[in-house]
Amino acid sequence: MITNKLRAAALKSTFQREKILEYISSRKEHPTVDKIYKHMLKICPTISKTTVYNNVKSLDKAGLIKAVKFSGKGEAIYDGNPSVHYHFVCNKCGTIFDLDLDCKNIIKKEIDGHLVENVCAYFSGVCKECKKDL
Amino acid sequence: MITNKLRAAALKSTFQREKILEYISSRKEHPTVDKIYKHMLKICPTISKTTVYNNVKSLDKAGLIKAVKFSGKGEAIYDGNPSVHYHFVCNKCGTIFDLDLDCKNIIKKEIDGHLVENVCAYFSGVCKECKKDL
DNA sequence: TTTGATGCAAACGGTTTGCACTTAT
DNA sequence: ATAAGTGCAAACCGTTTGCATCAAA
Repeated sequence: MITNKLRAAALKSTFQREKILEYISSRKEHPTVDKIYKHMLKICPTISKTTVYNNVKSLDKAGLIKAVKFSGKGEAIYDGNPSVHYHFVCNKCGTIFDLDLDCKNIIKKEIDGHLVENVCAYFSGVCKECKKDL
Repeated sequence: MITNKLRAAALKSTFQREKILEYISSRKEHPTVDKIYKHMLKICPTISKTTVYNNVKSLDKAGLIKAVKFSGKGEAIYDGNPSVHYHFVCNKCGTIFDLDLDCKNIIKKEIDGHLVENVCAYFSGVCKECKKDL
């Protein structure tokens, strides 16, 4: 449950924070701050973008979500799945898919003598759906 | 030779463009626009940042270098090696290493039915050198 | 001669900061 | 009571754009 997750992360439970976490976690959407803000406006018309920024930062720090910046766009996207995984970005429709490739075994391993702590990776191309239109 | 590379890419050969390409290509530095600009000032005091931006864009489009945006920082870095490869970023000293992992076989393959055209990936952690200080 | 490059100033967009007010604990 | 969250306005910073000038082909 959302409230428990926040408590476990030692974060105060506010309406805004709960709904933001719920929104990011519930869908596979990988929303931007602007998307989150527009969604939140519907259920909390007084919310400010600053609050959205504040919360994605605290949620990311707490490890409940994961902020990812993709090449090309300046905007960050927020992933409800904080565990390490690869992404696939469609160059036509822009959809971001989670990939179930095995990259867990990379963490805490060594590559060329460097200690690997995290992996941030994506593949891009044309997604399954868009391939039909080619 | 730099001039030939530009000619082959159908790009006009200017002093600024040649030196920018030379700087990015010659070193393993993965410089930012600001780094390139500061270097260029030494050999071309009248250069503007706009020119650096113009050139990294045209060189990237022509495939002579590769622009990469890493998570966390807003700044892009420019890679003199335009072929697809993985990176390793040290969280302590910030150095970006090229990794010689085999990711060429991923290109033009399919994952989950999606057509993969490019890979943008990095591992982060503590590099070989910084590990000594831990 | 024509097409593209240079570089200035101003705008842009996502994000951060300072701050007074409010709320959860 | 106190530590943290909210939300406004303004700043910030990397990047882009418009435009007049200049140089490569």
